[in-house]
Amino acid sequence: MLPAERRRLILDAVVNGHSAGVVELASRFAVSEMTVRRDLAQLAREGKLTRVRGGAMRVQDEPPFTQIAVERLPEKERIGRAAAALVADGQTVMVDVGTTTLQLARHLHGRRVTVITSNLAVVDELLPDPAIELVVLGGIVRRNYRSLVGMLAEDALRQLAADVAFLGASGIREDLAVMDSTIVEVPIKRAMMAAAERTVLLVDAAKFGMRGSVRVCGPDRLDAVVTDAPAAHPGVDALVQAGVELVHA
Amino acid sequence: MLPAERRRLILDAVVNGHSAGVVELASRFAVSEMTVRRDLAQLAREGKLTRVRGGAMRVQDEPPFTQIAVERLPEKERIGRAAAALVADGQTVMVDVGTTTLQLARHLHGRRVTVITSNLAVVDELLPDPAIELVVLGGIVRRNYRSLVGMLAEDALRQLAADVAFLGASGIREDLAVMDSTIVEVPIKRAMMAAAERTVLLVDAAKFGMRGSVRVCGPDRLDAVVTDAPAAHPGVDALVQAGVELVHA
DNA sequence: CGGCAACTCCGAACATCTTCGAACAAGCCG
DNA sequence: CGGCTTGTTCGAAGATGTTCGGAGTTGCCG
Repeated sequence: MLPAERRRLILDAVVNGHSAGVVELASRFAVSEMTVRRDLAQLAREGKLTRVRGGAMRVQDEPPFTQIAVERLPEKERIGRAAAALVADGQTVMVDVGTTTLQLARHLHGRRVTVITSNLAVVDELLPDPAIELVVLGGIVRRNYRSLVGMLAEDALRQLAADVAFLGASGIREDLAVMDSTIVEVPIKRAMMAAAERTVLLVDAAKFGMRGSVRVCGPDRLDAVVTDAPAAHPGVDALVQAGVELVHA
Repeated sequence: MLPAERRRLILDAVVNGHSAGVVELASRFAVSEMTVRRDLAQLAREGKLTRVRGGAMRVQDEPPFTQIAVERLPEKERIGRAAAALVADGQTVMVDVGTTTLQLARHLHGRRVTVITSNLAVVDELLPDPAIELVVLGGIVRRNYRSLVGMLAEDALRQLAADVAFLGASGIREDLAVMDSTIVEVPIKRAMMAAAERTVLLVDAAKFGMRGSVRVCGPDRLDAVVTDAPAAHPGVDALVQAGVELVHA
């Protein structure tokens, strides 16, 4: 059996059966557990299933509404702080959807800046802060991500300009393309890049090697990257080679 | 069974109220009580349930943002309820800024409707509700009123349509003109009226005789008024004479 | 009502088993 | 041969069960 065919059957088994164990799959397809793990890792990278210990589960569309549990919060907090340091008083910044960018917003408290965002968590965070001019893009509410998407948001961005756009991402592909997992968010990200003088990407070290299903842009569209990954990291080094300014958090 | 799958089932059981005891769950999934405790602890850390002695409970979202000082809240609550009764399932409604209109939003919970609003308190209220399609107008945030105003909101309204617009007001002048106190909100109200099939005004009895500084529109632009003022009230009677439908809360 | 004992429940700590992924070696095929 | 896939090994990390001291709850008695 061809590897690609086996991977497709594994994906079917996981999706239809609700879950499947590594041992069970290895036995079913008569391959080693290591091979199943590699298949599952690849399918997980492609966002087609969710890897869990012992096997895999179908990708779940229910990120808990209360985003209380943020993964890798310490790293994201440091990245947010470093990104906030790039903003000068009086500037206008665009803040993308995501938990990393939310950390950026938390570090803008008390700063005299204008924030443009479709991130409802950022709105809640900065609403009490009288120093900050807050502009909300319109759009349809996506509950799972607390974001606004759609035509209204894109139209609004066409009428706005900013000094810098801070974007998040699902992952950085090996060819340094910025990837996202949700297709409706991509036009917003692209519109933000077009409306801002500079584009700064916020990614924690785990994002290198991860990937989403949609390509947002190539590294040439980025002006800077804020990350906690060491400069020696091959992905980071490649970005620097591509001319992207590196800010270490 | 995979650990992740078990945790998922435990969460379902707790949320649906089938069972919540540690001993019972341990027996159901054939694991030790310690393992159930660890699962519950993890789910509690993630904010998905509330740990209690002997088991777990579904997380109850407290009403955090009860507007600390809403004047005439009982009247507004009744007006909101009566206004919500005017909405049919599947309809699209626009909800204006204000505390009375917020009460309307509270009575839309669980209804299968589309809500278009620039009222951030309404967004917070309806965000957790999966039945409701929520559309946010863009704009600049006005902190004092938790609202969005400006060009972006007006542009967005020009691209939208609704079955009914629910408006608030600062007062009803003696000549029955609808008055507002903040000039930046008036273009939004007018745009909502233009974009909706019907316009319904929500005013408590105290609004008759009060006035704002800006005239929004005359009574001819109103299709209905929801109020707690008695029909014998001279202002209400005059509205009826002017051809406005009266809904008594 | 206050105090006390019995019971239950909790979570830390430890030992054991399972699972994971990196690294290397072997096999396959153009 | 060189690239790709697969299998094996192995140390690290995760998951589970058991034990045990301590905290919370209940109920009884004075």
